[in-house]
Amino acid sequence: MPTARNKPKTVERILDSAERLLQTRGFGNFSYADIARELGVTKASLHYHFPGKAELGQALIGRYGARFSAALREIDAGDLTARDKLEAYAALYADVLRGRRMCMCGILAAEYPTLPKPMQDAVIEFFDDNQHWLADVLRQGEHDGSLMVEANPEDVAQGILSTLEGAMLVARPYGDLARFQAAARQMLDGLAA
Amino acid sequence: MPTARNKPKTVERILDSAERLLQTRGFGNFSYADIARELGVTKASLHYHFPGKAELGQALIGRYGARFSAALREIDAGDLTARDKLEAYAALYADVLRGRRMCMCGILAAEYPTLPKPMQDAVIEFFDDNQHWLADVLRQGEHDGSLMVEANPEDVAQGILSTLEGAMLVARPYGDLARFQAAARQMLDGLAA
DNA sequence: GTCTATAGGCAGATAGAC
DNA sequence: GTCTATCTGCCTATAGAC
Repeated sequence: MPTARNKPKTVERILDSAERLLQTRGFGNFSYADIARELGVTKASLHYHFPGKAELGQALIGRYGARFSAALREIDAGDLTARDKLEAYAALYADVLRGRRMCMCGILAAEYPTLPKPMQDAVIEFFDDNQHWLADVLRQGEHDGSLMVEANPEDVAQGILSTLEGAMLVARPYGDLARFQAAARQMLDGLAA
Repeated sequence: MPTARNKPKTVERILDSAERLLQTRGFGNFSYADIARELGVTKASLHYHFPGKAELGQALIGRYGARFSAALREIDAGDLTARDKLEAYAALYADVLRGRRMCMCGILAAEYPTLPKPMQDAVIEFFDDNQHWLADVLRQGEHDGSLMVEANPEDVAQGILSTLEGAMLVARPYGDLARFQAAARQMLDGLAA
């Protein structure tokens, strides 16, 4: 068996390539051939690591979700005000957009009815996790006085998520990060205490 | 030549079917075969009316944009306060979502890099038109006292558009109209005078 | 683990009869 | 305008050699 140190990174390279293609074009608009070309391997080799596109898709969301969760934990560890946590959260989205990418689950939401069931479930789970984390931050904001939350925190959290996803969606065709920043700023200012 | 009265409606039936497929699955996730099956005709027949999928796509955005423009003119004709115009605007989106559809240009924005250039341009034009209409409404709102616009109207308009697109995008996987309504309400309340 | 070769199906698209 | 028949190419996927 491969040791942890010597573990072949092929799987990660496949995921990196597929991730970029997915976030750029959408799940239905890239193929094994695209990945194979990019990595200089054959399609058959990809099927060895991921039997089918459905399995590849699940692995992509799984890794993306885990990475996003880790980023949220890192924000939590920073001992920031709730206001600053929201700023940091929005900055995560801005970073994705800077790479001319869409949020993975945002782009998957667009083609949701065409996805295999496990991928659909994973998209919902991603949104739920983000919403709950945001709701916690909003509740913190009411206590630390950095935010003014006018309605049910879960509802407001869902609104924040929606606004950021929409801001990415609309800004990307323009290739204009400022467009995203303006929409995010407007939303964050609306929550200022 | 066919008279206006006797005009064959085949083209419209094709567009209706393709429109539903596009707004449900995305441009890359439906085919001529899907439309042909739905209408009970052959693929070849579709190619007679629309030589290629690119032309079909342009026709779809064109008709959608024209219909949307007409809806905006109808709102303008109603002699409403700016606040009520925004409510009516959001209701247009809610109606689309009720049919389990995404905004056509929202779903096309998700797969933007894969679209033929004319379709890309048409998506941008749709967003621009909507943004300018919204900015006009915001300026009206400052005069009629029904809205409080804290920043550049064009920026705020773009934020409104982004928020509504994002609210549709996120709400649709849940099949939950209330999710959209909550996000829209929150945004509209933030603009209340 | 990666390759060659290939299967089987569906994509967009065209020619030509009716 | 709609059909049958067909083309070419790409898709996901598999078998089996190395």
